Amino acid sequence: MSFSLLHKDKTSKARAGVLKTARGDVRTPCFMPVGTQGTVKTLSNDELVSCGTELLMANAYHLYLRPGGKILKKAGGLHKFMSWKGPMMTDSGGYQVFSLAVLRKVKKEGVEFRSHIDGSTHFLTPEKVIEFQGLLGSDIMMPLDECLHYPVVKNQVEDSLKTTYHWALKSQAAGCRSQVKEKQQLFGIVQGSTYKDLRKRAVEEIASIGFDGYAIGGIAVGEPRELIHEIAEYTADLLPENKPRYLMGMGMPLDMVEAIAEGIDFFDCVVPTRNGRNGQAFTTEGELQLRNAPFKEDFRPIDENCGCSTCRTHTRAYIRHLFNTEEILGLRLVSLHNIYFYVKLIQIAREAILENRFSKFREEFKEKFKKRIGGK
RNA sequence: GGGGAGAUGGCAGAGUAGUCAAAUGCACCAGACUGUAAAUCUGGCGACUUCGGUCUACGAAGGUGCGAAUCCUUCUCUCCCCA
Repeated sequence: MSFSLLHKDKTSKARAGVLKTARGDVRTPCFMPVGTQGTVKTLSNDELVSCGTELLMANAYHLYLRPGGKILKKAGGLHKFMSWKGPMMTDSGGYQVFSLAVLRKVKKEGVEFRSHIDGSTHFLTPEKVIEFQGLLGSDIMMPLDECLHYPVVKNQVEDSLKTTYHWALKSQAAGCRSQVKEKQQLFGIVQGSTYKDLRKRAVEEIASIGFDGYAIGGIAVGEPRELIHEIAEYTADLLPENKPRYLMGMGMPLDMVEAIAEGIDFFDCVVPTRNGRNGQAFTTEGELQLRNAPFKEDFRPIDENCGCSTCRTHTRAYIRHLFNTEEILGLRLVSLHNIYFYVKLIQIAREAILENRFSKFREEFKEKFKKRIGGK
């Protein structure tokens, strides 16, 4: 299990590589679709594969609540349960510390969650989270961390970093780790909000523990766009060069291309699926709000240059009609197109890096991609 | 032919003298969404506007009254029941 860098761009910090996992190689940079509950909403595994998906993401916290460890164990792990044969990463529940803030209490030993499903309380410790991901059998595990909101005062970030560091130590030392180290990689997560000195301290602490890869967390939780990139680049620069770097949760197309130039290898984001279900499609020329009136009689595909099954088969007008009439197929068609677009975009960027034309690709993409097509 | 009910903004439907440019829902028009509590949420939706207002509006016409979608008269139309 190792990460190898194949090529570095000369005009930026972009890099192309391969991460070997127990279930196959993942080419980087890589976008992984988010399948929180063991499914990328609305899409089948075959469809994900047809989009070029190499790595999938699921969420330990959500799967712990439902269907729960007992069933997942009986099923033989998450791969078998959901019939996904390729590599998979699982997030820990650290993001839920942020997104379900009203339902949890962070303590030194872990997080107490009140289930958003039935109100029952659960105490998650870093060890339990690793143990659960061991049971899931994910190829890349994430440790429990504390993802903070933005903005947040500095001394609160300092306190939080102590917790995340403490949990990182516990995660790496968890009893079950030694048996599965060969099969299940573990990434460390760097927090620190928008404070550079704290990001630096976090990198030093987390890297000193030693992980198979490093994630930059607590990004894109409300900061201005420029600040996202400033912090992401600053943090990426400090991370070990020979390990994969994962920018957690970020995602608009332009931002991912920029982040690749900042030295990021892995992305995940709910935007292609969530926004897809809400009628927003991404193309090389920009975003389409397909529910909007201008598409009523637009009989072109979402993207003329796209090879996905949605674009090969259906028109904007038809998809708008599906949203307009609340037909389920609309959600699926746009989700599929968006996943294809995201996965391909990053793969195209990778090819550009390997062929020494990344800066040209980056400039052309920025030039062409408009915020919005049709509508305001 | 006799008796009864009713006509409100694109539709459905509240309101029954002042706080009504008129509730609410739908439709329509936009916006948001970043390690998914999301097929969700938010805003707009008579015209004009120097954004303070101004004007035109509750089937039609006329009336009462300081004031009418709301009361009275006539007319037009719709629905229901009985013959």
